[in-house]
Order: sequence, then C-alpha cells, then structure tokens
Amino acid sequence: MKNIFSFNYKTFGKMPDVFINVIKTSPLFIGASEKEIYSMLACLGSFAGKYEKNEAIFHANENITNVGLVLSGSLYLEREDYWGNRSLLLRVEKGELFGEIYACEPLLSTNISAISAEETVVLFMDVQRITTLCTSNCIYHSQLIHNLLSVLAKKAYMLTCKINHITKRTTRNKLLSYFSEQALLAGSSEFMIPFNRQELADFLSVNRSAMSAELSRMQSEGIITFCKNHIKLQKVDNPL
Amino acid sequence: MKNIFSFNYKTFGKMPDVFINVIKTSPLFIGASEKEIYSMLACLGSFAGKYEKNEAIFHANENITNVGLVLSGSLYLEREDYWGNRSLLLRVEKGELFGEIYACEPLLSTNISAISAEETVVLFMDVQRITTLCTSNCIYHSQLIHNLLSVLAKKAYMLTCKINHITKRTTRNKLLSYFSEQALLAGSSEFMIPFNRQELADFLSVNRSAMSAELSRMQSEGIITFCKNHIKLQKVDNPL
DNA sequence: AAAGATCTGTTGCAAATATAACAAAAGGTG
DNA sequence: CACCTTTTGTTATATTTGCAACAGATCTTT
Repeated sequence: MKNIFSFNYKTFGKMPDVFINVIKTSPLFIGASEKEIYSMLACLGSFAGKYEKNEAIFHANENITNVGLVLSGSLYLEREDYWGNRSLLLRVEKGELFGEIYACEPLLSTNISAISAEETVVLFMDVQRITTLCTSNCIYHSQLIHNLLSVLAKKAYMLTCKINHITKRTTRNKLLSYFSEQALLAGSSEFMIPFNRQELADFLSVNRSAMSAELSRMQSEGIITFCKNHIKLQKVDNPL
Repeated sequence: MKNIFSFNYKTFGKMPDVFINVIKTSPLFIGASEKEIYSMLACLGSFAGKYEKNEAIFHANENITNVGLVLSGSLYLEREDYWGNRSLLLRVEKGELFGEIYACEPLLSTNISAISAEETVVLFMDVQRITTLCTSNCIYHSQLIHNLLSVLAKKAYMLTCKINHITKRTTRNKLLSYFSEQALLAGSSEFMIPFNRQELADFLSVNRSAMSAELSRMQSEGIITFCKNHIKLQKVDNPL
C-alpha cells in the first residue's frame, strides 16, 4: 500500500476531481455539498491508499477500525478455508463501501480478507467518529449516520440475496438465481457479469469446470446464451 | 395475530414485568432506564402482537416498516423457493431483533418470511422514527441510533458467518463449520443446538436424511458424539 | 510475430448428495 | 395404555458434483 493523501485542515481540497466525484455519489455522502464533504473528511481523519492488483487491503483476523470507500478500481471480500478453497463473498466496485461491519463493531473478529482485483485507490475513514458526536460543528453529521444505517441495511440485504443463491441445491439453479437477480438489476434479459468463470464459481461456491459444463448444457438447451461475461436469458416457460 | 397492547401516553407502564426485563436486556435498549424505555416505546409507536406456532409474522414481498423485538418465544426467518424447498436463514430468539434490514430501508423488497417457531410475542417499533429526529425530547435517542447501527453490523456479521458454513463443499464440513462456531460461542466442546434435524438441514441447506447419515458416520468415526440436540466435539488431529 | 501466461470448455471417473421409502424411537393425547 | 403424530436413523439408487487432466482460445509481454 502506498499512502497517497490524508485530510486535515492543511490538506483541505488537495484531492483530484475524479475522486471527489466518486465521493459525491457514494452512498455515504450522497446529497452532500463539496464543502460538507471536505469538512466531514477532515472530521473523520480520512486518508487514502493505493494498492496494486492482488494486494491485501486487510487480512482475516486483522483489527479493523476504518471503513473503506473505493475511489478507483475494485476489490474482493473473500475467505480461504483450511484447504485453500477460496470463497468469494462480494465484489466491491468503485464508489462502494467495505469493512463497515467491522468498523462499526470493532469487537467482531474479521472473518474475511479484502483483496484488490486491480490497481485500486481506497479512502479510509474512522467510522467511530461518525457514531459518536464529533466536537467540530458538522452540519452533515446526522445525515451521515442515516446514510451509514442505510449502507449497513443494504449490505445485509445483499448478503441474504447471496444466501438465496447459494442455498439452491444444484449448480444450474444457483446460476439461474444469480442471473435472474442480475437481469432484474440491469432491467434487461441481457447483462454483463463482473466475474470471470473462476470468480463466478468461487462466488456461487461450486466447482469451476463443473459450472462451465453446466453453462454449456444450459446454452445447448436454449435456456441462456453467453459470450464471455455477456449473458442473455432466453424466455422459457419455467427456468426456475 | 392477536394485538395485545400498544403504547402511547395513556398506556404508559401497562406492560408485564417479564417483557420489560426482556426489553431492558435487548441490544436496542441495553443500558437504558425503565423510564427511558417507556418514553422511547411511546415515541416509536410500539405495539405488541401474539402469534401461535407456525404463524406468519410477515410474508416475503410484504412491505415492512416496523422492526420486531421477540418478547417471548422464537421465530425463523426463512424462504421457500419455487419447488417448496425451505431454506432457513436464521432463528431469532427471545430478546433479539428482526426485520431491521427492511425497516431501515423500506425500498428493499422483503425476500424472506418470518414464521413463529412456537407461541411468540413480538414488540413492533417504527424504526423510521429512530433515524429521523423525533420531536419529543428523547434523551436516549442518540444512544438508540448507535445501538441500531450495532445491531445491523452484528446481523451482517452473522450472515457472513452463515455464508462461511454453507459455502463448504461437503455436508460434513458444513456441519463441522457450524458446530465449531457453536462450540466457540458456548465456550465448550459440548453444546446444545436450537434446531431439530430437519431445521438443521434447512439451515445448512442440505438434505435431511443425507445429513442424518453423515452425522452417524461422524459419530462412528469418533469425530463427534450426539444425543438429540446435545452435541459434543471430540478432540481429533484435524477435524476441519 | 513468437513465447508465455491465463482463461475457458470438455471429458471420464470417483465421491458426495438428493430422493424416496421404510422402520424404529420419541412425544403427545384421549 | 393404546393410538396417532412427529422425529430420527438407515438403506438403495439415480443424480449431481468435485477433481484432474488436457486442448483450444485469448490475452500479455518481449
């Protein structure tokens, strides 16, 4: 990790515009003015770090107190078990938060690792300063708490959605469950998935080659068509 | 559902002591005085409902605005798929909250149902009145928000723990993952589980009879001993 | 363009699982 | 106690998955 900038009253405003625009549209600061954002960043002791591909942003069992906001790039929240089987919990994209579970409840032992999927810049914030009233006069403070609640609720919701996928008993039904969610999100029967085959298999916790074979069967049966990461669901009577 | 009492300035203090004691130790009100609790309950438009066994407290796709607190009994958060396969997300015990995900983010469509596991009394509270500043003078208000954040973070944590169990590739490893978590929680190699066999299978999303057979194999191999819901992990070199 | 690395699809086989059917055990009720 | 219901364990079989190995495709690097 390479520390690229931090915020206090001296460095106020030293952040590139592309990053500010990400922060403005992030779920934590949505609706806040640029001035409010700078004020909050200083208040939250923010600093940013740059990571190469496949670098660990935090490890399982590490003590996390900062929430992370992806300013550019993307990362995986993942876990490796005793035998080295990787299980991919979530992919975190630009503009999204991660580590908020552990940052809000520092007593919880981290049970996952955060690994950069590409070159990635992360903004860290001390979330404890959000939940305890800050001494400086943050007009945006109560809104921030409200947004943090919203972020946590949505994260928990995403986790229950993921559980709904992987509790399906066959690889085909796991795939269809995930694909139909993605189609709903995209508002179209055609969509791109943010995973390659190995990552998708790790996300649905099935074997890659078995999943690849199942994808081919589904295509030959006319249930789906796919080309690399582009998936198209065909209309069939009862896919699920 | 049978409505048993609600709270406003008139009904102040009409709640049985056993229920007040549950509320006092609940994660939402922990540390609050009885007076503060009554004040908050009125502020949150609370009311309580009584449910028979196997009654639906809310259905999937229902719009949820209230968070629920189990005053007595217990319930399951579960989901049934197209073919009727039940998937048991979580068991919610006396003193625990449920529905907080949907109550905090009412735009999220409910993807699970809440079903009482036995005769159960639930206290409902309008959580939106927590996150927006209430007009009455609630001294405990900011503490309540802090507690709600904590509850959501812990719920998300529990969900990631559950994902860690069910992403294991074999029934044996799912069982061992769950059992070792329970042993850690109990602080002992012997512990009780809150599920019967069918419920445990639904929780780990495996077939009941296949799981039953696996439990027997594990016992015959000396990995565990069990009698009904009482499980004992044996010390072996490399159980996981 | 050539060489190397990575990703993807395919196949056969061993291992694990789902399913159904049944019997024994446990619990509840009159 | 007898009867009924629910829960649990057992078994056989068909289905599904994991695994390993390989070849073709795609992407990177020099």
